[in-house]
Amino acid sequence: MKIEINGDFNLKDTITCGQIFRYYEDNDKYIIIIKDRVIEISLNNNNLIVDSNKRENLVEVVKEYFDLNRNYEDINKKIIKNDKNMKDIISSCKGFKVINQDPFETIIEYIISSNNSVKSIRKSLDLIAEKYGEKVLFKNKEYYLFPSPKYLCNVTEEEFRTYKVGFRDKYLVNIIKEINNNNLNLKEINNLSSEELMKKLMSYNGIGTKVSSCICLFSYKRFDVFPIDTWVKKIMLEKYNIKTQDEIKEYAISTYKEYSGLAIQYMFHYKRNK
DNA sequence: AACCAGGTTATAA
DNA sequence: TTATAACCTGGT
Repeated sequence: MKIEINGDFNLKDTITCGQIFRYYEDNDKYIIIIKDRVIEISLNNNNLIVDSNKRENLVEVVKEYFDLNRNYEDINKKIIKNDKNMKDIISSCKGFKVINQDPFETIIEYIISSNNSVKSIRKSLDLIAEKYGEKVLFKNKEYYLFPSPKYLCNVTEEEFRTYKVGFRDKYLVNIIKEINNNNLNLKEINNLSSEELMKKLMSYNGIGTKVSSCICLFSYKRFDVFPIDTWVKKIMLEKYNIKTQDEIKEYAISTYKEYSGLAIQYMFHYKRNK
């Protein structure tokens, strides 16, 4: 199946930038897992070549996942208008998109990500998916979907340790319990303002400011929220002589307004790729 | 052998 | 309010 792209899209950078953990690379083709589908995808000039075990609405699913319906060119212009420094940074991130991730999977992923390496995060997620996720056969290979909350309701802290999540075991057990008994409704919290959503997520152990902002940006599409890490701190210090987390926040919000999340992501990629 | 990885919590000043 | 140690794991 073919999807024509209008505008810039850098498939490789978008998939491999570190936002998602479970993907498989095979030359220029990628296997990704979106909800109940295993999808093979590659980019050929202006066309995405896509195949999947489930083809209904595949085009819409892929467009939604890679945020292809949003006009990034317009947003980029607005960001540059407010800060000319961003021109070079943005042109080096041409075609980068913020992936639309499932909230539950993102919460689990990013709780596990704290003080952890990408490789180790991926290992834990694969172990969990292989044990509890539905198996899908696609092109003669086996893949595992990420399990929904109810499949994980009986997993104990001890069992999570066998999936190498370490001290994060209790955080996972607790939030899975809260989601399953509907004290935490992942659809409903989308009605909260970004600030309230941040606060709500951070009320759970294992979710601090960094993890919470990743969840807000990646699975609730809050472009006014952004993670601040060592890379962002470095570039802020170099370019603007801004030091603390609070100052970074203030500068980004006042300069980039509702698109600070994207502006900061651009800085992150620019700095990290250099 | 000591240190670190894209963090968070608990505790102490 | 701000600083610091401890934390599982797997890798140099």
